[in-house]
Amino acid sequence: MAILPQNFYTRADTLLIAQQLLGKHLVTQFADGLRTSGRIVETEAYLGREDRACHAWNGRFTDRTRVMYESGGGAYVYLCYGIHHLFNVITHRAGEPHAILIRGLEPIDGIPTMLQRRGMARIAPRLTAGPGALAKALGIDRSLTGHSLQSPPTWIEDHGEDIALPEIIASPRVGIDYAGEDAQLPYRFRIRNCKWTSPAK
DNA sequence: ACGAAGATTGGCT
DNA sequence: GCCAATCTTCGTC
Repeated sequence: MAILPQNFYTRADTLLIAQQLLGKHLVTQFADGLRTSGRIVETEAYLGREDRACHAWNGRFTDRTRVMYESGGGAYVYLCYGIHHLFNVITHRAGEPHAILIRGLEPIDGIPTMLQRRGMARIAPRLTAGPGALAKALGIDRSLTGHSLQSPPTWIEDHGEDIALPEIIASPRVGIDYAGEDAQLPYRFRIRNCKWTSPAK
């Protein structure tokens, strides 16, 4: 096991990084010492200025998106629909506001804690399928925005698993109808035949 | 300062 | 399958 280093994230090819994140383990561990983690099974890439679906499209620079312009390797967490916290990994070099949304996990560590956070009695795919659901299960909120993914409370681990290309399904991103033609781009990646991802669109 | 819409989820029909 | 929840963010007045 190794924590993914900063230079994993600072590369320019965000689409490649989004695919390489599949099979890695997203971990949170807060002051209470409880470790919760999941194997990443679904991601979506957002390619900065040129991507209409990206919050930083056309160079939009606001209090919310400011952190996306930092060097890759940090977290970008924002509130969606006033209810859900969505966790993103920042990629590319400083000044290039790329990010990858983590959309689905296979639960690994701290499942009782995750069930408690989600108010569920038994494990089921909906525990960590979907970006809002997995953030709640891992205890993620906006206070993590800007945090470096090299130490607690959040980081990503390489457990030696690489997902082979034929096992990766690319499809259009969801919930971004406002993005015009860019809504068609196949920037959503997930592991084939994995029950912990959301179904194909 | 005001109002519309959102990278979603879960409960109800 | 449809729709409300809920509040921040951002564009416009």
